[in-house]
Amino acid sequence: MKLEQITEPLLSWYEKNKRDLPWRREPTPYHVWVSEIMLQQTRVEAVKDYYRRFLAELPGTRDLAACPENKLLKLWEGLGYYNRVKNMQKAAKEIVEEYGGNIPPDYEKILALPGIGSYTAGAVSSIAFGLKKPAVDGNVLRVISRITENGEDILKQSVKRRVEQELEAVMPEDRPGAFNQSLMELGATVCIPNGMAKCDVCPVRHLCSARAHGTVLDYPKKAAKKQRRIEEKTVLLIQNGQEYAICKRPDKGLLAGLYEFPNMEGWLTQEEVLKAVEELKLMPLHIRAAGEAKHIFSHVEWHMKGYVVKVASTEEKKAGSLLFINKKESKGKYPIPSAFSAYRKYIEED
DNA sequence: AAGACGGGGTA
DNA sequence: TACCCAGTCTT
Repeated sequence: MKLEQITEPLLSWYEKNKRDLPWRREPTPYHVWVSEIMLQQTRVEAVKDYYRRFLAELPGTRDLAACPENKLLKLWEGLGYYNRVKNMQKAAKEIVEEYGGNIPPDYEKILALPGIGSYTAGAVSSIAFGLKKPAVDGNVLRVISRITENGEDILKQSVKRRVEQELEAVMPEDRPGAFNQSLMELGATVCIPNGMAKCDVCPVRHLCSARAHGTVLDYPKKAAKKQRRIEEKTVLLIQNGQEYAICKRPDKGLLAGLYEFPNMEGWLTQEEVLKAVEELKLMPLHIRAAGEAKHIFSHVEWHMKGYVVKVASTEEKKAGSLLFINKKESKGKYPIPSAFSAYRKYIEED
């Protein structure tokens, strides 16, 4: 089978079946860029509302470059992989400084920006600028591995590089963006992961080797991933009147720069919690358990036990690294990740 | 080459 | 549960 044969059927199918997505309405370079960053490891349905809200607040590259970090993280709150938005702002500043505020229509220059790898550089280049560059993501690797019945591990970068080369060689000069999107659209809606592929409506079923051999569900091949480690944590809801304490996470590592409830490693007893609160220069008045919660990240699990600790009123809005906030501030101002959602309700209620 | 980095939908 | 998602950066 010559891979080149897929281009015409894919393009025809795409024109008839493409979804109406917010970022396809007016595919300016900025719009395409923002959408592609949000879509990294994130489903279309999850992105839609974030995308609309983000563009309403930050309609252009210069707005993004000038946005305060707390507001930026708040716009990303719950979407995950927060380095994406920090890198995007770094890139926005570079674009303002180096390119007068406009993303350059140049694949190599786009690729050199922070947070942009070969996939995103190819997507922006082809969709926004009509450049003949492939955009190979998980969808494309799945589709191609099935069509060619290739049993190599698609997580290996050598496999991805080769697919990029092969696709670049067969891409249509005139519609590279539509071609890239047709492969991704096919992977997202027809040649879907875990579950039955809808081969009966696939525009390239007659060219698919796995389809011919009844082995579609055997592809793509992927190496098994290793087990998550488990971390036990104690989460404190330190209550001072109508306010609760939060603190800022370090600016590197997991959930960098976001806010959280004070917490410590391990499961502490009530006595240990009271002692810890006193070490924060606070006077505990009352303590009660606040339930358990589990949060699963891709590489680690948090097993949390919570306590509500009422403390004697402090004059200070800040006590050490702690910041006391009320319900309204927590909603509008400080980005708090979903990992704490089980405990966030203690300040959002009442 | 392998690990870090979120969160939610789905079977 | 486990997998996967319009991946990228660091080690």
